[in-house]
Amino acid sequence: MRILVVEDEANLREQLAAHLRGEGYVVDVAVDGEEGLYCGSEYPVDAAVIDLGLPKLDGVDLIKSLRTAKREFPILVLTARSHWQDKVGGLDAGADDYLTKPFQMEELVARLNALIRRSAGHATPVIVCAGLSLDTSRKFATFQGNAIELTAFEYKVLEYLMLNQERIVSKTELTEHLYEQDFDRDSNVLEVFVGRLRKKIAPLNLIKTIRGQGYRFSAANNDA
Amino acid sequence: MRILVVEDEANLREQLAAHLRGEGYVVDVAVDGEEGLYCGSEYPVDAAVIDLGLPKLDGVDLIKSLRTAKREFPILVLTARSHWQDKVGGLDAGADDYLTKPFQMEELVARLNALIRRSAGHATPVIVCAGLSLDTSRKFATFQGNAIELTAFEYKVLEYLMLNQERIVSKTELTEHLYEQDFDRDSNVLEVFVGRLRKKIAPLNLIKTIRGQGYRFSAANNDA
DNA sequence: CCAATTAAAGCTAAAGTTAAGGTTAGGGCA
DNA sequence: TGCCCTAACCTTAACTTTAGCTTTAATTGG
Repeated sequence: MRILVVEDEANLREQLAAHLRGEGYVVDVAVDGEEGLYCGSEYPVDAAVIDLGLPKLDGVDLIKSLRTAKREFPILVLTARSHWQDKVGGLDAGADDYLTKPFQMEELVARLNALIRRSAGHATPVIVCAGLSLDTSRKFATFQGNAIELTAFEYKVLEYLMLNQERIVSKTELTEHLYEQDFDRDSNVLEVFVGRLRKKIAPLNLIKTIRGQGYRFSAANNDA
Repeated sequence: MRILVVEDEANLREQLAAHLRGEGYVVDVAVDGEEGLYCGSEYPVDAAVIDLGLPKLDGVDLIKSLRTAKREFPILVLTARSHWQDKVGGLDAGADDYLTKPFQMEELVARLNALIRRSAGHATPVIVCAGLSLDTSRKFATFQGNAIELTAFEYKVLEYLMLNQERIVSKTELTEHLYEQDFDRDSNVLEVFVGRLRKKIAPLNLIKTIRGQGYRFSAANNDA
């Protein structure tokens, strides 16, 4: 998952980025509103963390601009406790949740997770499909009660596919959301991971290949 | 479908071409306005993506020239965000839609698709004819609710025929729009694909042969 | 005028070719 | 040491070509 962090204060910005990367996210950072608008427009981010007090382009305006530009990813707003009234402005502008500074990184991560999950149309943190269940808050999977050992990356691929189940997800889309942008276009890592995943969740045939288009996670056996 | 890309900046140009080819389009590229005018005049393109800031012949002038020369294909204009006012000039000159840089490739593709579809006279992305429906945004077909398995090329042929239904489409026209120009003139691939399509959408007799002229997609059984 | 003839156009099954995707083993890095 | 990535190789599906067959329509001799 790809997160955009827009924060002018260097210290907090780096802390956020480092922590999110530690959680397995791909992170884009922007130091002001204009850069934030650029990144949010250009990159296929899954969610954004935006501080409201920003140079060049204010947080509220940034959010408005993103929404006007039809960017629908969830936005988590950061506000200083002393300006807690700002949160209303942020939510009005199109943000989805807010956090007042200071906050615990764990809480931020939990909320971000929930936002991403819900924006993909899943109300609960556990996604179940044909006996396979994925606990997105604890990052592990079980099949009929038995834990399935997944490496960090295997998990990320499975999570992305399950969050977007029934939809065809191209390899490009997967790489854009799971890798930094300097990804080698003709690498076959994804195929390798999909292969391992399939082996681990066999005999289930949940990850279908749509040749020339991508993969589709689905319990159904018919084609589409 | 054949797209003309007129963009002077090499990086973006190649990115556009690569992405569009990945989407299954045939792509002609031009590096400046003059080349753009040449390609737009000579080749049977279905749509064009034109950057407004172009060397030799400005984007707005290029569009005007194309329209004067009675080239009616839809044109999608690219403008820098800082010069967003230009979009008005582009639209006045005869463009059909615009996108400010930076933009997401997905959005460009979606808009191009919509432009091509609408210029063929279809308001919605789903084209229905006698129980056969083609979802042009998801690139798949159903007959009475049942998905029909189509390969990439079968889909392209069917799409072209359905977008131009009731009109006789010659084999030459099909090849010009679906293949790069170095296509072997006395190949019968198209006949093979039409044959496969007919088999897959049987018992419907929607693709009529007009001997010596081409094919006509139509629900009607009478001749014309 | 009608049937037989024939050439052009189109169709199709099957074989050949190409490219996308899958598999496996091994190397490098934390 | 475990995880990720690369690279080489393998498999399979998609696309193309071939070659022979069928249909159509025009021509011609009865």
